[in-house]
Amino acid sequence: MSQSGVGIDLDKSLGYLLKEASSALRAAMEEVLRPLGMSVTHYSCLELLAQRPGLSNSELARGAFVTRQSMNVLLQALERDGYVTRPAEAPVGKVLPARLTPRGRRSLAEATVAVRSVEVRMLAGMTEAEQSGAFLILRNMIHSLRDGNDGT
Amino acid sequence: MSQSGVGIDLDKSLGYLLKEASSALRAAMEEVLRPLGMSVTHYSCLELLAQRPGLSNSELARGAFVTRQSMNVLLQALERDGYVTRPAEAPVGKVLPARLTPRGRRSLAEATVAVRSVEVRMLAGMTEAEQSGAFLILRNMIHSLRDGNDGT
DNA sequence: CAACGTATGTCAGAATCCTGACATGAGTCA
DNA sequence: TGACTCATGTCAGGATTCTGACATACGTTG
Repeated sequence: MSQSGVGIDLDKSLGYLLKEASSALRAAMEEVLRPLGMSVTHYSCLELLAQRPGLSNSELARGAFVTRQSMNVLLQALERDGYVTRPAEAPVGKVLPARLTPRGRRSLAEATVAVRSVEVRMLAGMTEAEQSGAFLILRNMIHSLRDGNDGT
Repeated sequence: MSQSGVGIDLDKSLGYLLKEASSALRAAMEEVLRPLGMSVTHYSCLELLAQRPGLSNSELARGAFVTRQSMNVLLQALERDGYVTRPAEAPVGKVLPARLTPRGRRSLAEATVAVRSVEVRMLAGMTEAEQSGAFLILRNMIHSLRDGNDGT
């Protein structure tokens, strides 16, 4: 024992381990994405748009866990470089639905291969049961954390 | 199904879920730490120092998952405000071992209460077996991610 | 119809963090 | 002893993200 009950034992804290795992995953993704000139948020945005075309800036921000302001600067760059298109005028309200261009789709295809290899590596050594167990546990954590957020 | 095999199904991706959980945890910690005028990295630094007194700037950076440059600016601020002390001269080499001051220890005590409540909330609804299962699975993920990092 | 609350897109400024670089000191090896 | 490698602390610059704020548009509620 290297400590004496002063605080939270980091060696046994699930929270710390969660941060560590997330950090390792992000680092691994950055490593394989860097040769493609793409950041994690960049990739997340493209992946989200591929699966749910027409997502708005704010929705993309929530999906990528950044603020809508941050996502907006990214979207403007992606639009400028021809990876994404947004209508000049909102079809309804102020919401501008974004969509991938063919170029964006090609770019995403490359990135997906790289990211998939990371995910496969992360899952190596885990049985199917462990994977679905991890899935349930993580969903449980998220739910619990968001629950008490405003409840008390 | 909202997509057609274009990429990685985010709804089923453990990586995405990991990021989501980590994001929720960070948000919850920021929320309880904000009234104390403390950031997550700030708290992490104090907690690390409490458990392992004499840690160097670089070691603290690794433990808090930031660069040593970022940790250095934080340490300088903590030192300026009297939460941490570092010797003016390195006892050996260039490594400056940092230690909490009584004030730092008091500050940490407040923060620990807040953070512990978050951790307890996160673990709510999880059995002991699930918790230790999650522990092993996360450790497994981290190991797998770091393993293949330079192996190939 | 009008007022209210909510959500969105956007702008401006600041804070945070990172990349790159340098000099210094310890350890290793010939 | 001398050269090499590695890790550390630190400085400067740039990139990314966040906080705060504003106007606009929708839905609800009276």
